[in-house]
Order: sequence, then structure tokens, then C-alpha cells
Amino acid sequence: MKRDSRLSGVLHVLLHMAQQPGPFTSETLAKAMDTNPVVIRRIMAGLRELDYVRSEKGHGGGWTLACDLSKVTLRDVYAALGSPSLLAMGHRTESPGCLVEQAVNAALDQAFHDAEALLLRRLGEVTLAMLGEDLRKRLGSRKIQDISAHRA
Amino acid sequence: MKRDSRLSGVLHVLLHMAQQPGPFTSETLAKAMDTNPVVIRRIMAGLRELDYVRSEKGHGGGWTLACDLSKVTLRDVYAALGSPSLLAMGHRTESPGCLVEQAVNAALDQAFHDAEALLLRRLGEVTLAMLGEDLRKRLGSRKIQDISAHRA
DNA sequence: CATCATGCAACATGTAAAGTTACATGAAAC
DNA sequence: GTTTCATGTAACTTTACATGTTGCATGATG
Repeated sequence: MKRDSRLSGVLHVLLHMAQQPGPFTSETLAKAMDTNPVVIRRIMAGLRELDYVRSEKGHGGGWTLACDLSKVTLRDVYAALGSPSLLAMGHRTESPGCLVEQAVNAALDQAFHDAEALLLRRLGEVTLAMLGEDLRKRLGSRKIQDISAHRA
Repeated sequence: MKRDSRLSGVLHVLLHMAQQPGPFTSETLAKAMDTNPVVIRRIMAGLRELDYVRSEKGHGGGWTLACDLSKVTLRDVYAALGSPSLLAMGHRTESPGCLVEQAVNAALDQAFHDAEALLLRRLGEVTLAMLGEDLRKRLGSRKIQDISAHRA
């Protein structure tokens, strides 16, 4: 199954934006992510809706952070993407008239639900600020890498 | 994202097989699952590899259970399918030369790994025998439903 | 040897993310 | 005001993968 990488992608973008001021154009961000500007706009649209970022048109326009990074968790970002399904597995039918199917679904649902809940809890425990802090540690003494120097 | 339903499907088949003796043809099982015989053969191939089921050709042939249901867990069945990815989300690149990407991946991996581990643990706690027991409870006083009477 | 069943390869379909193209909208620079 | 830059969005193409389908080879039973 093809895996959804929007969460990873949007976090990457946000973290880059947190490293330097100034608005970033979709094109700049797209180059850094090795993707297309339209894709950037798509995944950022949900964040703008929730006022996590702001976008402006015209000269000097682009994307700007507009939230307290210590107040936004990875779960919030996930929700901003529309809460796509987390699990790669599901049932074949949603209305099981067959008792065998019901028994199977009950067992799987239990496990799936627990895993999903744990995942959401974990995502809710990490803020963007914490991610930024972790990044700073990784950077160590090194200079902060300019986004334009992003290597694919 | 489209969700993989092979685990649900194969469990459905196994549980049906546990309800009555005799070999089942792929066609019979396929009708019960409202799918194609070839699909049945595909998902059963992995189980045969691990000797959970046996298949025989020719007249009177078909699929037969060949394991102790109290010794095979849902996790075993999952593994027999080739351990397809459990989570619907992943990273964009696997070799992150970018420190930002590394920081993001580290955070997500942590959460993903925990959820995956929990899910596997849960699946490992349920045996096919337990599923069968649960099914018997659901059946209650009702007669055991013949597989040929399976309603879609 | 005819029939039934699996084994398997090859191809078709459905779905969703990801990528692309095209054009409209609005803001700043000149 | 018109040119330039940037987002907004719809429509389309591509890609990946589960699923569905067809055809034929293989082997077992009657």
C-alpha cells in the first residue's frame, strides 16, 4: 500500500520555516522538499484554515508561521491535514451480515483502535517547539542551514 | 488511502473453515467472501508456506486447516501475509541528508513504532481458537451457519 | 483420459496520493 | 495602470498497490 507522506512533508516545511524569518514562497519550499509548489499549497491550505500559518500574495508574499510553536502538537498538524486514516488495514465490508465477519472485525477493531489511540496520544505529546529544540541539538555547533541550501 | 483488507479476509476464511470439516475449494471460499477464487489462492499461499493450511488438487481437493488453532495468533496470520505495512503514513525520503528531515522522522518514527508495536502485541494475544470461541458465543443457540449459506 | 482442483503468470481495474498544467485573483513595484 | 510576483483552485496525468480477471499448466481422482 502506498503510504501517505503529507504529515512528514508538512512538518518538514514547518520546521524549516521555524529556522529563519521572512515569508517563504511555495516554490522555495517545494524545492526544499523536492516537490511541486502546488503540492505545498495543498498541504498548507489546511494549516492556514486553522491559523497555524498565513499566506500572502504578490511581491514579498509567501508563507509565514502564525502560531505559538509550543502550543501546536503533531496531532494538531495531523488534524489540519484532514485526519487521514492512520492504519493501512481495514475490513472488507462495513455492514457484516455474517457472524463470522463480525467476530473477526471485533477482534481486529479492538487492536486497531488501541493502536490508533496510542499513536494519536504520542502525536499529541510532541509540540512543534519540541521538534525545533531537537533539531537545534542535531545542528550542534553547526550553522543553521539556509533553506535555499537544502540538498535533495 | 485505500486500506488493505487481506488480513480481515483471510481470518474470515479461516474462521469459516474452523466451523465445519472437509476441504473447501477456492471457489466455495471465494463465494463466501464475495470475491474471486484466485484471490483466495493468493492470500492462502502464504499460510500454506507456514503449514497453517494444506491444499490438494483434483477431485475432493481444496483447502484444509493444518494447524492447532490455539497456537496460531492473528499476528502469525499477519506475518503469513508477508507483513504488509500496518501504518498508512510514512516518510517522503528514506535517506534524509537534511537534518530537519532527520528531526521530523525521529519524532514520527517514535510514535509510529510505538503504535505498530502495540498493534502487533495485541494481534499476538489473540489466537484463532479464541476467535472461534467468540464466534460460538455470537452464534448462541443458533445453528452453525453452513458456509454455502453465506450471505453477502 | 476426462474432470476437477490448485498454481501461477499476465493483464485489467479501482482508488488515492502525488505530480502537473492552466488560469484566475490579488498585491507590490515600476 | 500595467507589469511582475505570488497564492488559489480546478482539472488532468502519473504512480503505486490492492483487487479482480483470464488463460493455461500441473497434478489427483474417478
